Amino acid sequence: MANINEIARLAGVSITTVSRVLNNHKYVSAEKRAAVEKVIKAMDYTPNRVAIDLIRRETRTIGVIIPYNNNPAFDQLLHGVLNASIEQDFSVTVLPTKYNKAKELQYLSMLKNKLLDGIIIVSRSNPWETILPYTNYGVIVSCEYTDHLEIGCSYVDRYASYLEVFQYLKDKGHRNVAFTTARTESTSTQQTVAAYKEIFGVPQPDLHLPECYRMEDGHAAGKKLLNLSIRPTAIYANGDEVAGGIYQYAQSIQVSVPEDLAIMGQENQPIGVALGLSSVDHQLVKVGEHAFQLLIDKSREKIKIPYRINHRLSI
Amino acid sequence: MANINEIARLAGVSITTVSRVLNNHKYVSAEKRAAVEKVIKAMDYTPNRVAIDLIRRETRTIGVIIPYNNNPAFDQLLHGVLNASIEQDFSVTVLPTKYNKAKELQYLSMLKNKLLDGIIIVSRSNPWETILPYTNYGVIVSCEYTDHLEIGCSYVDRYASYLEVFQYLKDKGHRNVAFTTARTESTSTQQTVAAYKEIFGVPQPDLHLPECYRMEDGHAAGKKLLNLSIRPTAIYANGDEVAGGIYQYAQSIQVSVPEDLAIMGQENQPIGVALGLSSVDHQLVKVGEHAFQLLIDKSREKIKIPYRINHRLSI
DNA sequence: ATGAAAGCGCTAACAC
DNA sequence: GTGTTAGCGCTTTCAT
Repeated sequence: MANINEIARLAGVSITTVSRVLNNHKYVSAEKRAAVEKVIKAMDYTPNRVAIDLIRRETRTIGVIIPYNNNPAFDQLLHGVLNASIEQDFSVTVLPTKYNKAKELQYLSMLKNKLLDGIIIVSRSNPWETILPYTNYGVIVSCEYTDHLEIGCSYVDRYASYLEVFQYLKDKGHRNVAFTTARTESTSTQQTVAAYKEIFGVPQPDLHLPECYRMEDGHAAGKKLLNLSIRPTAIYANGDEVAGGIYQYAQSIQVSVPEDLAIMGQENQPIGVALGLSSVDHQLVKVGEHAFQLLIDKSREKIKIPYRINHRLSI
Repeated sequence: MANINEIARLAGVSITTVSRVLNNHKYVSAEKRAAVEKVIKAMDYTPNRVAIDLIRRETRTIGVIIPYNNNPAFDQLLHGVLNASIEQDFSVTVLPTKYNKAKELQYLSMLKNKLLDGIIIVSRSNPWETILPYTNYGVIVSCEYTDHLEIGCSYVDRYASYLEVFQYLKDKGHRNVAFTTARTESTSTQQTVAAYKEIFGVPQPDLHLPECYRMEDGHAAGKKLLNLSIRPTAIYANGDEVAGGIYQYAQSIQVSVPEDLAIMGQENQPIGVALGLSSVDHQLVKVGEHAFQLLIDKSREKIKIPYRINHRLSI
């Protein structure tokens, strides 16, 4: 395709003049401007953005590091980022890691090689110490709280939310409470366990089922939990789909909710409202929107987004 | 940050040699190679990908045009694309249009200005005639069937699927069948209507409820439909969440499913399995995966992905 | 095996 | 107002 040289030649001006009309600079005579515009139109010319990015040293593109493995929570976060990006004139590239550390680092280095202006980390697998050096090459925003001053954060205080849920369950008279989580190593799993300890003491190993992501996992979890010699009276699931699976298994063995078993989910998914499951909404779409805003503002603020508990019939 | 000139200077070689070691060319003496690698490591140097993209005239980045407005179907498609992209070494940029034609065109022109090597169109708002010229600047793949030879397609034969569902309903004895759809102008809405006509004749206006996207819309649709003077005996919803909303409303007025009302959904969502709703699975994740493959193969094939009907209790 | 030099397509001093 | 020129950071002939 034509380039700026050709346009200049055809319009009988210098490339500088072409560049000027392209960028709406003043000090271009009406005639030359018209001539250039005519040629541009005739040649169906569009400037090469890669060349421009090279000079400007920015791409107006950001990346979103996301495990992207079956989790509706991540989708909500991504949705929020995209929502916000559409207003501003930024592109967003999705960087799925499947929790592969090397892959994650590879994505981070896209800051270093100038492909990305910034990155939002939805969920990470590398320690912060490994990630921090990359802040030298671009802005990094996290959707999880961290003390590190180099990192802007848009997050929800999950520890507080877990604490509130467990306390609520305790107030309702539950003493034998089980819970499911995702990866054992994740921050939110650790926070869940910590909150549990705070309210009920160290959880019995039987009562904590990790690696739950989808409905089937919930079903399996329900099966394990409801066949324990001492059956828990309440289960806090790490997502509404998992909660739905638990509910389904409970139904299948005539354990009624909430009479025999209380269930609480997370993230306010359609399945939860359909089944009348109580759920804590961590407002992940909002978290994503704010993360985007922090990024383009190059801000290192820590923004705490409030969570909400939706009380329905399952407790 | 350091650039290739500096590395060359520090290593006491020409930039050509540096380029050679960067790209693993042979014909570089072991000593020089070692010297260069040492400096690269010492300076923590990474080549500028934007400069490389400028020369290579490709970015190894593709875009996905997607309305991104509350629809789980689009998420499945995107999920498929991302799934496939992670294997290959390609980046994917999400291009949300909210069905804004101008925005869509703006995204398409990213092919022209060399930012993208190709684009997958999940759902479009411009007519094909407007889109076709952009195939001169990069590969375009569609997730909807089109005759145009320039466009590769990874699609499901929705017309056939709708036909099969309506026929199935008819065989079950239903004569008064309603259905919901998304945007009136969308291809799949038109295909739904066409299939309906084929089986039941021109649908009464009352029985076709467009602009349904989420659970609430389903609830509202159920309300309208079940309060008609002549109540439909079956409803085909354009998604499981919509179907779930309908189910919920039916429950609320003691209309039992499937005795009084048959419900069929789409896309095999968790809410559908939770509620025991029959659903046709258009296998959108697969569609997305194949779309990606077509794109990087620069193929213009038309790949038809089979759909599946999941029979559950709601019919 | 190695390097000089000519670009890729554009922007931005600087001079006139 | 307009053009010349020197880059941005890299790859790639083409000599040697």
